[in-house]
Amino acid sequence: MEAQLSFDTPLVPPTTQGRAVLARFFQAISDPNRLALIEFLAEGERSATECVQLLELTQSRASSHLACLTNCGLITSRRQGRFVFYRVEDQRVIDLVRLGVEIAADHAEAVATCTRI
Amino acid sequence: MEAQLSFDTPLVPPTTQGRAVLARFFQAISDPNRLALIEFLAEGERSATECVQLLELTQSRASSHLACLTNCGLITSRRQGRFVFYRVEDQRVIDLVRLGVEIAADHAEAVATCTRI
DNA sequence: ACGATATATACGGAAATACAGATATGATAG
DNA sequence: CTATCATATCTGTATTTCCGTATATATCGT
Repeated sequence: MEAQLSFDTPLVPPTTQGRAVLARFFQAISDPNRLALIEFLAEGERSATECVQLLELTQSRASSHLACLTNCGLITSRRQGRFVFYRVEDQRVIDLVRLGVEIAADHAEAVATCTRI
Repeated sequence: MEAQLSFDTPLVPPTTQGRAVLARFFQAISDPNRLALIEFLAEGERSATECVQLLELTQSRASSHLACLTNCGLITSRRQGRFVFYRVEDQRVIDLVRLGVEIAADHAEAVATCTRI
């Protein structure tokens, strides 16, 4: 059974620029710490401080990761006084990650040893 | 409306190792050339030579990209004589990319200027 | 205004990734 | 078996990404 791609609608943007944007979007999900953040923020709204405590990273690094995820539309932020609260607002983000988890699980050994990059 | 995450089933693997594998899987999709390859191979089966001609890359680079995608379970390969044919066999891969395209499109400007990585 | 707390940005170094060119493996034809 | 074509792997280099430290901005309490 062959995977189906409907005609006349390109899957991926046809322009170099468009593919660069898409690549960067996926790149935002391509980091273990940012994946941990997405999980954490999908469970519920959390402050940046809570995120720092979750990851065993410095405050600056957690802040950068949160900025990256926000820029790429994976999470949203809301400032309340001194605190900034983050959460996964878009259900599609969860669907996207879940789908990735499913596919990756079927190839876990090979992926783990994938040095050819 | 809040994104829904069902309880008791972690979205992302709870182990460091598991998240590393998942991150690497997504990393395979996080490159403009590999995205172009996925598009090309979703349209139908192609030889490695055809892939080299598509991308304006060297043969060695195209081969590495194809190896990466194969390792990560995004495409499959079949050798026929001297040629190796690649294709997207798993429909979920197309769904995954399509979902990413949708979400990224809603944040294209911000993603394009996302330097905080 | 001043100090304290929360978050964001700047900067430089270490590690990972992408690349081109050269070489090695695999398969077919003669 | 040798030459040739298709693909894969190796090597060195440039770029990118991740990180921690230090510094800047923002908000609150006094």
